[in-house]
Amino acid sequence: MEFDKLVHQPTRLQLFAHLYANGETSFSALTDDLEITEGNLASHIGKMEEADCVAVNKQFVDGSPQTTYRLTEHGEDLFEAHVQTLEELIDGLDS
Amino acid sequence: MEFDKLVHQPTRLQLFAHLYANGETSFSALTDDLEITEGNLASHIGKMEEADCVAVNKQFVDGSPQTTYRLTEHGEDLFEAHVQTLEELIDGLDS
DNA sequence: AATGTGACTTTGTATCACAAAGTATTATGT
DNA sequence: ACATAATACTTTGTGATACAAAGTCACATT
Repeated sequence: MEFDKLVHQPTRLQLFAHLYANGETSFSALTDDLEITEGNLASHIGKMEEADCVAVNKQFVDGSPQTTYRLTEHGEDLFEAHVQTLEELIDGLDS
Repeated sequence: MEFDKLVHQPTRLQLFAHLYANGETSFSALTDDLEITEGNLASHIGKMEEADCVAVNKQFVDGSPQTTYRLTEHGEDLFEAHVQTLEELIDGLDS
């Protein structure tokens, strides 16, 4: 039973889950939905990028910058593995 | 979606799960099963005690000290709530 | 009394999350 | 062209945290 610290950390776990469930999502949508500060989001997303878990897309929409993020395949794989680890832990409670 | 840091931390999450599933467990069984050092176990269990999540029982068995731990009701409640939070996160992935 | 075992406690360190404030990029308005 | 505004970061500082390693303590047996 191993926990990947990158994925398990609460804020990032929610980021992974959000991106996994909702697909490509904008910076501001993430700060709004997860109720975290911009600095914090940038920091956590940065670590996910470094680990090749997240791909970034920057563009201008209606005259304003808009950055969107999505999970890479590797990010999806890591998250799925982590969810499985959690499910195993939960399933093991019945025994 | 809130994560209780006390419960979510990987080593303690496994401690909670182990005590929840197996009931009263000895110090040495915990270091063996979770593969953590004695110092580390003492430290994490200490935090769980402080939070009234764990009850301790010290005795001598066959001339050797043996400490056992079990979850308090409060500990069980906290863990169950946390598991539910995790399940909700996982269930939300389908949408 | 001396030794041994189990269960801690102490000490030190490196990492980390977070908040707050500062900065950079580009668009729009005048 | 210049100033301003909006988004998306980056920097700085701080307090908390996990962990390893080593030291200590209580009690029982010999």
